[in-house]
Amino acid sequence: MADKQRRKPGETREKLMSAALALVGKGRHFASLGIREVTRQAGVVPTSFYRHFRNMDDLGLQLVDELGLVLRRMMREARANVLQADKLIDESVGIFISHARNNRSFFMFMAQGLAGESRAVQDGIRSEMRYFASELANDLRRLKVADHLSDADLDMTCDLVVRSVAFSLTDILVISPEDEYQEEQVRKRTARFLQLIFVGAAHWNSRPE
Amino acid sequence: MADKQRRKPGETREKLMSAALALVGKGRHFASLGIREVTRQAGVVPTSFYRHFRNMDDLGLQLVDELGLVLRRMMREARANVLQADKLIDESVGIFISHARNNRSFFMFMAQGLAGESRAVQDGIRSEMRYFASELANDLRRLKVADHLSDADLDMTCDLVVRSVAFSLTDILVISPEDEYQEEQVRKRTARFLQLIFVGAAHWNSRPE
DNA sequence: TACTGATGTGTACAAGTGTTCACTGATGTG
DNA sequence: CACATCAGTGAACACTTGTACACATCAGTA
Repeated sequence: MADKQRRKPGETREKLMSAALALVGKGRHFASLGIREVTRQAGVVPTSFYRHFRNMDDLGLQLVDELGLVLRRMMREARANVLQADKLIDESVGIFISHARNNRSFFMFMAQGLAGESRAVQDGIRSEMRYFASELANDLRRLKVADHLSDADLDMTCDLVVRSVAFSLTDILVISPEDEYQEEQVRKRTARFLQLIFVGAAHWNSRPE
Repeated sequence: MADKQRRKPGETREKLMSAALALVGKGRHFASLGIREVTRQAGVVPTSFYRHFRNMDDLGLQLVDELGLVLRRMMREARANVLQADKLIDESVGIFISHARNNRSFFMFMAQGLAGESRAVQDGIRSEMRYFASELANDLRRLKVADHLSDADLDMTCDLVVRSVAFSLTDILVISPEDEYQEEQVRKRTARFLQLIFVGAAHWNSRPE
């Protein structure tokens, strides 16, 4: 072998993470993956695994970090594209679904991790969701929609929004990626969910408890 | 051994299902369980497994059926206890949380199965949720709340309600069963989610779009 | 009573598992 | 240049895994 280590540093690490993600994308559950299986998929010898991760949970944790990047990219795109507040929901749902389509494995990993067996991964994903919700609340404050809501109520609303969208993940991920009709159904339904929530938020203080 | 088969029929089957559930309750993910592991936990020889199930997915499917029974029992209790419509939300959320507490493993299995690796189990759980939502819609129709909503809109609302409650599972199941304070927090938050949704539903037709 | 099917047991085996060890070549630093 | 570190390799280990097979015991039935 002439070029055994001619690779740039961290390449194997990424190959391993991609391999795990690829297996998840093929329908496997992350919790059922083994070290040997992942290294095999990555085309790497099993011992290499330990050069980068202590165990599978560790790899999962680092995947959560990368997931955070994906989510931030998505948020940035949403901020850039949502100009008028009246199209906010439809645009955002559309962006979310297209990201879910383009990063299928990542979002599958996220859906799995929410009820996964590693507590640390679970907490990581939940924390990403909280961050996302709080950023959404900030954006809404900036856009001056829902000015009548208290901070706590706005936070709650955004939390519910993020949860509803996250649950839609389980809808998107079970339909095949080519089935555009069903994807459109999910898109519409998710958008209506959010509309319902925002109607509720609009009338919230008029019936505070 | 005097009493090798003195057991009533189906006992081993139940022991195996309980064993799998027990392992899930201990924090393991169902997808990572093996046949030998389950039989070991059940105190049964590995070969016995095949007398009742073809593989672990099969066992999972039968667990979904039992999960259906648990949910129906919960629904019955809710119907018996919710007398006035104004206490509907708080009562129902309370009943849900107490069931989640008393059947922790079952609900963990449910939360896991939603993004699990067996498509059949996934579909089974989703179908249970749809059934639950449609029953809820029927109840609300009977109670004459939300008379102004079309059938489709009421269905959507109930769908969102069921999803929100289901998502709260991931909140309940990560906190330790003794932590009553945090449990109370989850209870309150879930109830407020539902209130928000119902406020939205109450004003829905005024902004049908 | 003899037969049949369901349910249980023990043994066996090939394949796969996580992890350790000693070794090798490349890379960057004094 | 010498040297330490990093990131790769293959061989070996002790176990675990899913599954097959032959056999034993019971319940019900003809």
